[in-house]
Amino acid sequence: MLETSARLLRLLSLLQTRRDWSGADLADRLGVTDRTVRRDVDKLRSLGYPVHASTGTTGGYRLGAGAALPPLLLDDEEAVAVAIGLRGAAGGTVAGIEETSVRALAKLEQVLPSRLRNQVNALQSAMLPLPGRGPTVDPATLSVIAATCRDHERLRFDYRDHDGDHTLRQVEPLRLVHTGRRWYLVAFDVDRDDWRTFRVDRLTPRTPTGPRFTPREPPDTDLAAYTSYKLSNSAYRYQGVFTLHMPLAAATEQITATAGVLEPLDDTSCTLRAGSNSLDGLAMWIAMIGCEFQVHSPPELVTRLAGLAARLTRAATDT
Amino acid sequence: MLETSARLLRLLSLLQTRRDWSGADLADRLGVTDRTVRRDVDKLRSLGYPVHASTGTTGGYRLGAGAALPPLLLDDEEAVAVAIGLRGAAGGTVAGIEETSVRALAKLEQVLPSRLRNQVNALQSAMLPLPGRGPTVDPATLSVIAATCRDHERLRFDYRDHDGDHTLRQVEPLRLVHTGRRWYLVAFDVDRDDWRTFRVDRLTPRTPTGPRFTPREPPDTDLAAYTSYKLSNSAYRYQGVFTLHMPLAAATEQITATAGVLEPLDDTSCTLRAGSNSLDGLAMWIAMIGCEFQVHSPPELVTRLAGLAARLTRAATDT
DNA sequence: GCCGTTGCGGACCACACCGGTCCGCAATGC
DNA sequence: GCATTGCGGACCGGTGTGGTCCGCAACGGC
Repeated sequence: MLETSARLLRLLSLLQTRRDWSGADLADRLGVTDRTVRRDVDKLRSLGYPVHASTGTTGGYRLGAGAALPPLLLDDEEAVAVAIGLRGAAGGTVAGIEETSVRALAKLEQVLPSRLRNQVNALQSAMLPLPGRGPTVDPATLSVIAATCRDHERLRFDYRDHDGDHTLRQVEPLRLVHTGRRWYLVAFDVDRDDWRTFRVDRLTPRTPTGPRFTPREPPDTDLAAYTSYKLSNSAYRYQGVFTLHMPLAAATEQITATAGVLEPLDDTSCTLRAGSNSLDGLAMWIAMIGCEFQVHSPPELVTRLAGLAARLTRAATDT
Repeated sequence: MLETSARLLRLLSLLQTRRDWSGADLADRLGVTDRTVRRDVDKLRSLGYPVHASTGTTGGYRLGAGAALPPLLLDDEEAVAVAIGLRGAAGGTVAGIEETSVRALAKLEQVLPSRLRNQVNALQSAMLPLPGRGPTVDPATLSVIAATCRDHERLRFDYRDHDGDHTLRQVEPLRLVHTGRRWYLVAFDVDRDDWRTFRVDRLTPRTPTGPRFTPREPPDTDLAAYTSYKLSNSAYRYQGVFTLHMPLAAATEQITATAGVLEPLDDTSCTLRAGSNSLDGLAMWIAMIGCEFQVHSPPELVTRLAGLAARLTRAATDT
């Protein structure tokens, strides 16, 4: 029954936009009787979606959190927000999530209506991509590459090697890998007949992408090591120890518990321990706190901050 | 037909995970004959989802971008990535998108299985929330408030006013508003019998949330002005002009075209113009570029950077 | 404690949709 | 030209569909 399926989807959509719905409301929206709504709710339940119901004057239906994620029905604005959010996450704010973000992004952008895609791109340009060290990667490029990996499509791109020379490459892409702050593409270079690793920030893809290919045996390097996302067990690479010259209470206002551990020193200062995988990220973060502070550890961070301070001094005075 | 609906959803899911599928593959995966697959594809099409098909030996089915967004079927990892991305976007990287992000987040978190929610929270703590000026807001709090606004549920929370006094509030939430770098909640304070505006970073919600209420007439302030997202026409508040002491080619590598406009000066330096709505954001961003530079404009930025540099110098030397 | 509201689910029934099977046709690429 | 792939008509037994009517149970306010 085509209409039944469509109605089930609409019902799911309604249950997602608001939390509580009375049976009569739903019946009205769906253009059926409440008996049919009850039957549809039953169908959703037997599909595995937990629809809670409560009786009485304040009763109604409510979609709960179940074992599996139901299909997400987003409106246009929400879809744009998701795309923007994923592009940000692909940029690497959180360790280990980037590759999954790119995958989800590829999935979303495949079905994103073009008017929304334009909106996403427009908003993207309003972002200030964090320069970090080295060049940043265009999320749109990542998205294209991820799609070719998934679909086993050949990829053609211009590549600038470290000497600045440009070459046109034709590859069978295998996997996108994110390490440190860089993205790499592991692919089989057709012309050179061998596996190569390309820095994504140095390549610009050509459209349209090439024909499909049958995946070949990956080189038995430790690609498996890349594949294990190890979301949780990532101890921080750098552990910063600081003295903040502000009262503990004020510091607590600024620094959420997840960002770092605060310990009181005296009435006007406290100790802060904060971890990060990136020295630059840590430096930037501590610099943004608007109070006087001292760095105790790690030593690299001290020199990094000293250099940064000198640079900023010159930047601000030599005008 | 329950099974038919489930199959349609699975088919949609399959079409989203890979781009090209042969009819035989799909039939195999779905456990039906290819004739039925064809019929199902037809059903999807008449539901409005554009399923392209091509014949020949390389033929197959492919889900295209249509007028409306199909329901997104994400796997666990992808759902986590989306949630993380949305939480980041709600933090305000892009102007105008925050409120929509929070809405989408509320929608997602309502149906997110608890094991995934735990994962999201764990990953969240791995992020270094940008401290900016002033305290940051917990995305989980935003999510809770957004849900109560949507569902017309009373909200109880502890509130710290600017004197540091704590009060227990009970309100009928109306809307979350994001301006500048702050989140505000516009709500009707039940005990004080009047409309109030609360800073979200100063409140901690209590669970469970209260009973439902019937929405009352909003105060006829210019809430409409908040509501207009004005995604595009946002000219930047600050326009930074810099001289970078690095060759144009090297600068182009680091600074994507969307981030700023580069003009050559001589062989070793170039001019950069970059806009931002936040002075701190701009300061941080320019500081992250790893080369010598000078600030020309705006003057506030010069003083901001000078102050920052002085602070960093003290931080790095007084150990 | 009563009463209204809300969800629940059984029974009935006319109807048409479902899905497998079998078929020939059209388009594409090697 | 041949294999492969998608397309859709025809047939048919089975069964799910959705409206109507019904009594039951749970909850909250008066």
